[in-house]
Amino acid sequence: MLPVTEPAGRRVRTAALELFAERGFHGTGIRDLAQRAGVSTATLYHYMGTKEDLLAEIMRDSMRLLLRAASPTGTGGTPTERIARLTRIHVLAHAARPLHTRVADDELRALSPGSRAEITALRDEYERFWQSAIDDGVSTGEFRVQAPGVARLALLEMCSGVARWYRPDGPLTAGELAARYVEMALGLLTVDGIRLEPDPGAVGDMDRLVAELWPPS
Amino acid sequence: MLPVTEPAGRRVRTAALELFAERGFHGTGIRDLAQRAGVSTATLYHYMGTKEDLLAEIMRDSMRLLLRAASPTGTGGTPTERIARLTRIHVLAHAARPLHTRVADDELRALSPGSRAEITALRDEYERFWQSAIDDGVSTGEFRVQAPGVARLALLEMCSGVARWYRPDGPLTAGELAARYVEMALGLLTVDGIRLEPDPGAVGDMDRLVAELWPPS
Amino acid sequence: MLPVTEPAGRRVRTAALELFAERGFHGTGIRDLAQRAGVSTATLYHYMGTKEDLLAEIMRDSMRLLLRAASPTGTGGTPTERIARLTRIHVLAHAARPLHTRVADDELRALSPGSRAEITALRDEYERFWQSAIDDGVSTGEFRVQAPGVARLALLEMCSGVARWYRPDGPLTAGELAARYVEMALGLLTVDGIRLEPDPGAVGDMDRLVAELWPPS
Amino acid sequence: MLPVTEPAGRRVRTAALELFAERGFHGTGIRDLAQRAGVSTATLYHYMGTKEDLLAEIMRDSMRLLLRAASPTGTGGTPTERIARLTRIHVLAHAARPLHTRVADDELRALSPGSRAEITALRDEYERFWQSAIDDGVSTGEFRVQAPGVARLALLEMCSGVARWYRPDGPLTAGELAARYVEMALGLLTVDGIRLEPDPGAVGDMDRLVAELWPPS
DNA sequence: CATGAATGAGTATTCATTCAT
DNA sequence: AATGAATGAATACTCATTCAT
Repeated sequence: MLPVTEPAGRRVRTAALELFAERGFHGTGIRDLAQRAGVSTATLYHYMGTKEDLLAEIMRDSMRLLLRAASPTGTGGTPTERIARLTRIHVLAHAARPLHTRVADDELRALSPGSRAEITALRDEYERFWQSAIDDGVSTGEFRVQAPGVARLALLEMCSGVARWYRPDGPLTAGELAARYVEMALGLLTVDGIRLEPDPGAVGDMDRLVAELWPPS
Repeated sequence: MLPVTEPAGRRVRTAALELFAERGFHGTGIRDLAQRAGVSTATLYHYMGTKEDLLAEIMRDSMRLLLRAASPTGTGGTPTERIARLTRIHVLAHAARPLHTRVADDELRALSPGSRAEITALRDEYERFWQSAIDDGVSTGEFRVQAPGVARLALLEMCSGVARWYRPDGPLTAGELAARYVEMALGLLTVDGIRLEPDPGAVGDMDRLVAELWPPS
Repeated sequence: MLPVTEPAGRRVRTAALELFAERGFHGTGIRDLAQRAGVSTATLYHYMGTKEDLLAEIMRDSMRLLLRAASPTGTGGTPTERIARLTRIHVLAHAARPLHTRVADDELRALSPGSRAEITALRDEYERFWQSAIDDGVSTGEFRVQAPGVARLALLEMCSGVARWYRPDGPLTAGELAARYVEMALGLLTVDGIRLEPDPGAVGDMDRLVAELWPPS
Repeated sequence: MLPVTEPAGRRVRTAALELFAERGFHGTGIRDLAQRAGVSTATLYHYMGTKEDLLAEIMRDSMRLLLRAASPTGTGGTPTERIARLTRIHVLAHAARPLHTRVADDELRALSPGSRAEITALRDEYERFWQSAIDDGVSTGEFRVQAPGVARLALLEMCSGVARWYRPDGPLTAGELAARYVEMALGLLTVDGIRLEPDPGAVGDMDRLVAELWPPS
């Protein structure tokens, strides 16, 4: 149960955040919320609309904050600098607010169509900062990726994963972690001449195995 | 409703796979399963144990298949070759079997402790192939990453994301997609001399913004 | 929401009257009442006892008023005159105060036994004016009905119906409407020589149909 | 609790019929229904859709039956004969099936718009038989009422009231009761020359009283 | 092989009401 | 005079599951 020193309305929000992140929206009952917040289920409804409103609120807050952080960051400087800053922000956000970001990343499908559209729009806006930085970098030649759209998706997935496992009491500070991700992101985007000379035999074997295990439908 | 030409037992599995992937385990009711499979809820129980057994089965199958594909692949050759093959396999699997892999990636928390331990063990075994390839590459100098454990997590998240968005009728075949991911993975692992000389001022600003938006609790 | 110029206590009464008439007692929640009255649910309880008290109050007022109107009216003059006056009053009351009378007519069953007894006593007292006028008319020969008790019930139901459909902006004024009801009431009570010679065959057919549709259980 | 010899599905219907008639739709909880039917609330839903479906079903059945009875009855013969037959049927139906008819008469407002429209259409169709018989009688001179529409409403209200109080073990059989209503209905429709010469003074007094008690808003 | 019948426990949400301020 | 906070009990309805047939 959350500390009773906090006002009840805030405790309800915190309970929702923690439980939605931990068990998912559908895996969290309102009784769970009430118990964690230290109020009765009836009192819950004094502080919230529906359970889904609570979810939408969390996701909206999460996306707006990320967007607010990305806006000044995603625009100035070279593509390399922009990607570096976006990555840094994204990782720091996911390390500092893993609950918010996990809920935002995982529970889109639990929203009703109306809220889903709203949140998706925010996310799309956010992703545009990434895409344009990548595209610009490809134009200037700073980045060498063959499929810029795929690169964006790969980068975002990779960075968002942080929220799933990062612990501040681990070996890396959030800042160090972000630095590592910046390096990896830039490495990923600058695929160098030193390319894999794929052993055709091995690849052939592997593809045969894949085809056998997951026949093309 | 699924085609009635399939035997009912298989239709139940397919229904579970589709619905768990689409709505999540907790978001799927057994009535949904029964309807999609075209049988009554009572009949469902002729073909399955509990709803959770169905989930555990899917996850087990998914992980075992991946493991079976990774075993011969993860061992021979240079670290670079091994990572290339693992990436290729992982991406092909996620492109070819997005439902299985999404369920396996997302629904671990829905399992009861017993099954969770079993699946986690399989996943850990699988990830060891990646980790040892990365570590070996760092030893040989083929890879230059500062935090090999983080690199593993980043790589896996990035590649698994494929199951969330890849469509076989899009611009890339699964093979081309895998090739792009291999390039990006190797790029990510070989962070080259061309390093970002971070504008300290800008980073300072950004960190101040981040600290403001997500105060360290 | 009701006009805020009215004092709150009155607005609560009006809200209750309107909503109980429109949706019934059980179909009306106290949140509905509060919203319509423009106050919070807590404030509601400054102006009322329980929700049921509010209902009992309305019904008591309604019946007392009707009784007060009927008292001087139900006694003097010939039975014909008395029925004419009672009918006139009853119809005017139901046309002028449809909400009160509808609630009084429909929501007896929603009252707790205590209040129900009280209101029923008032209603019985009121109906006695009607019954005695009818009985007297039968004695004097002014009325020719075979079942005076049934006639009372029929008359009252027929006149009370006015509250369900009369609109003052329709083709008839309340006075004209009352005049029509007086005529019909007196016609109903004076069943003349011109009697139906029922075609026995037709009646037989009909009774057979009725027996088939609604078997005597 | 209803006899367990009946099949459960039927017991649910009977319970709904009785309780909706007795306490109204909103006054009846599904626990009440379950208890009366002798099943659990969950089992209830094996035999019904929603609570409202149950209500709509009852009303539909009730109106359809009445309509089926009225169809052959409302058409042949003189207006007097038609009204006599309609009245007879209506009264017999309300005496034989008081629960059905009370629910149908009282709970229209509890229906959702969709079902309400459907039931209202049936009721309007039924009332047209009455209206056309009345109108035809006015044309032929058999009936002398000043406001035929009002007469229809008055007749229907008066006859429907039967369902509220008639008991088969009382002094009148249903057939006798119907006969009395036929007489009253025809009397009501044939308002004779011998009309009330209203004592103007008395009427004036009364109207003054009415105006005082129920001021015209 | 398949299902209709049945349920205890649970779902999210609302109920009328109280009370301290 | 008015309300925000709080709640136990109820609301209609669904859950996953069992079992006799």
